[in-house]
Amino acid sequence: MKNRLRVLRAIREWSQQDLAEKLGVSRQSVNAIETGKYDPSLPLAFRIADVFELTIEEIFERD
Amino acid sequence: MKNRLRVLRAIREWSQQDLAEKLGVSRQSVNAIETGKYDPSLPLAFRIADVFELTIEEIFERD
DNA sequence: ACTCAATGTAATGCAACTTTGACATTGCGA
DNA sequence: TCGCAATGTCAAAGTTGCATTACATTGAGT
Repeated sequence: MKNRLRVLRAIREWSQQDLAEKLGVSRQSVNAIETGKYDPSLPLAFRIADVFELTIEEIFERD
Repeated sequence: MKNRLRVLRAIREWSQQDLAEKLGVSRQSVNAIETGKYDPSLPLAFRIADVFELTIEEIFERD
């Protein structure tokens, strides 16, 4: 899976730490997802979609 | 997370085994997801959306 | 040059997802 | 009634997601 997290976060000028707090996860988790180390769980993907006010499909993409 | 897997599968008259094969997972995984034992991973959620030709948001819902 | 925020990354540990194999129950058609 | 497909469920084991702690690097501002 690819994702547009880094871009979306940059547009909003949020640090990884900012986003992590909004999501209720650690900064390392945000970093790992952005750098493609692993994919978020489905519940976390929904929370990510929530904070960006987008659909999951608009953020994540099959690779 | 809640999901409409059982209904969507019933409409198409697919057995859990049929769906499992389309998804490339075990029948027990399909059953566990349907019975709410756990949520699928994000990649699996995308594959589920693919086989039903729906969006993830149309299939899964925050509970 | 120094500092500090932001980011990358590694190790360890636990929780969640998934598989395989096995067994029980239910319902329907022969 | 017998057989079989479909489903529910359990245990053991492997993989992946996430937390925590810790340390290194980079870049911007002073």
